Amino acid sequence: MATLSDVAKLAGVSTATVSKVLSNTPYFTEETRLKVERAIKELNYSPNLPARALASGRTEIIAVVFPYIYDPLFTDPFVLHMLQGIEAVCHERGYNLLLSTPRLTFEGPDDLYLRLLRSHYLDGMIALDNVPLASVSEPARQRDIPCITIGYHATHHYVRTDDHGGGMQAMQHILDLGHRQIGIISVSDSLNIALNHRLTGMRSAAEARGLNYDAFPTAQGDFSVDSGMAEAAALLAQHPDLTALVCLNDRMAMGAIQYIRSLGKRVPEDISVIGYDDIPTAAGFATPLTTIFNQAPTSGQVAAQLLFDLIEGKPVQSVVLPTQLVSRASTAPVSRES
Amino acid sequence: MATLSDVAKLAGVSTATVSKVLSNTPYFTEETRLKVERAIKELNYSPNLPARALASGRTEIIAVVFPYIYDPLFTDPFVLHMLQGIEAVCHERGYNLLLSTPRLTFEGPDDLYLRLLRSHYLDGMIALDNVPLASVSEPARQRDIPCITIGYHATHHYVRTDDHGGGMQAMQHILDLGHRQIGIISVSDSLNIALNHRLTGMRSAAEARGLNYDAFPTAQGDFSVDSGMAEAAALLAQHPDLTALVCLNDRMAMGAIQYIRSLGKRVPEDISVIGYDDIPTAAGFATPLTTIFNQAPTSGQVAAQLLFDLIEGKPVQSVVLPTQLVSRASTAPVSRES
DNA sequence: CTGAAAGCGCTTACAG
DNA sequence: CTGAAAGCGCTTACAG
Repeated sequence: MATLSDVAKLAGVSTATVSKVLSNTPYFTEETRLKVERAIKELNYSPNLPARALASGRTEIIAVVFPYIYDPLFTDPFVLHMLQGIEAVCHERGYNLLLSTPRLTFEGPDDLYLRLLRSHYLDGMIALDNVPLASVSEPARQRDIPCITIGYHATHHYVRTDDHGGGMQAMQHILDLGHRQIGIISVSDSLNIALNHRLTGMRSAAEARGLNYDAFPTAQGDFSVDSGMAEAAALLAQHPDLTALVCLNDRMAMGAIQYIRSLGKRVPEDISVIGYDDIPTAAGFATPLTTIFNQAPTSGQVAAQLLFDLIEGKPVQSVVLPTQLVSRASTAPVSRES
Repeated sequence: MATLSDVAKLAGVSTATVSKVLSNTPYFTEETRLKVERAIKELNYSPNLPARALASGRTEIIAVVFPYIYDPLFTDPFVLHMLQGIEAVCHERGYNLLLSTPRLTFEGPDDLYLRLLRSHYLDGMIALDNVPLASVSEPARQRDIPCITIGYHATHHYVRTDDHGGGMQAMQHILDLGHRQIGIISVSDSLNIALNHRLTGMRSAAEARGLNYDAFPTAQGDFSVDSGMAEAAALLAQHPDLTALVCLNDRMAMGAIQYIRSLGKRVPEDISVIGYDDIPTAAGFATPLTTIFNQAPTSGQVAAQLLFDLIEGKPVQSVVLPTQLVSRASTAPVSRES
């Protein structure tokens, strides 16, 4: 394969000149630029990026870091929509995307990840950082790798969705419909910081109406559809009088709806169910799901834009994205007779 | 940050020796190895990978190439399961994963992708290559980048799922249940080679029973749930006597089921529906979906293993994975009265 | 078993 | 505006 010096030889100039033409430095005659460009085309030259990285310190690689934690990473629509937003911006800028999925323990992320941070491969990174166990962006900041956090850890520069506000919206919606016998399908608070904020939002909304939030029966799922079914079953067995279920994500809400149906009851006529996230299948579900839209695609996109600002030394301002209630068919006013 | 020569200095040896200890070359005394290891630990040294790549030609990066074509890449469960299988193997081997999503036109993949191939960043790649428009693994082979193709293009080394056999299984299942009024929800044959094989498999199964495949009404969807609804509607409007729908993927099957239900008809009592892929939500769907399991996670894993064999110079044998009928609740024997 | 030295293909002050 | 030269941090024959 052709190298820079092949190009220089063919064009009759020095390698320094070729390099400068490539990096678009000003100050050279139109004529030499043309000679160089012709030689590049003729040799079908393209730069050896590791060599450039060694000399310049820039790799044009950014990492997307998704801790490998709870239920299989690659099936979470939220994660995937973020990735999609990030990919779009990086592709536009000509950057390459390295996918890193560190395993987390209470001692922190695994060695492979730490080694990657010190590898000089990364111009920057975007990290999903919501696991209370350990932070994945903190070690990046220690090593001065430009980093945008999506979530709540290590919050130097971040983009977040307003989880507290979203939790409030969900609870308010249910309360507005007149429900007072409300069950909650949550997730262990050791699993995800963002979800903890949704819970406090729900609490605020209930207490703002003078209701005792702690009186609402709560079950702990694990994000999956199956756990939604199981926890709905547990909740309804103990509290047959519930008229509404608030679920911390859509997949558990879908599981809950399936369980309720299997009981011969109707959603929303007998029991209302609200989810959270607005995943793509939420709208097309047999009972289109009422849920909270959490801006997953946008947050990936915004994070990538902030990262490039950071890399270019521009000032960056962290962002909190608002959520939005999406009212569909799985919720309805509480029925008189119940 | 500490460099190799810092380590050499501290250990009192040459950089050549440190390098050899790091690469686990035999032939050095236990004593020098210990000195070197102590110095590495003390300085918290970890190698500059671009420098190593320049000197050795190896980067420990492999690319996963998913052409950016039809309906948003990141929402296709098949793609994601493959990615998951690949990630698992790469993580185990300590390799980094670069995600490349070239845009395809009839002139081939975009320039950014071609530039990546010549960048010297890649030790190898795994490419999903099923779009008739253009091949993404062919340019890699031209540049001698070790490449495993998942799919039908540029088939030097490949892993495939037996799409022809899977198509046969789907059609046989429906025929075994006694159906003869069968509608097909397909996809334009310019979109995906693997799907074309499913179609020929379906044809073979029908013709093996002496049936005229071309008499089955066919509609063209676009993989999405919505298109499944729309095409089911079109098909049933024209042919109200259909007792079964064969769909080329699960999402369209789910859409079809939703449409049938919205008509007040039942699945499978009135109309049977079979999908293809066995995506995670297929089992948990309101009417658990009968479908063809296509080994998505396994094919990613196998592709990664083959790639490492190829990189290490071992002989590699391409693989065709068998499919499997997963019989659930969306299909049933044709009812007598119809 | 260990080290001196060249070289991988770029970029970047520094002179001119 | 252009070029000579040093240097980025490794690896790898080659001697010894």
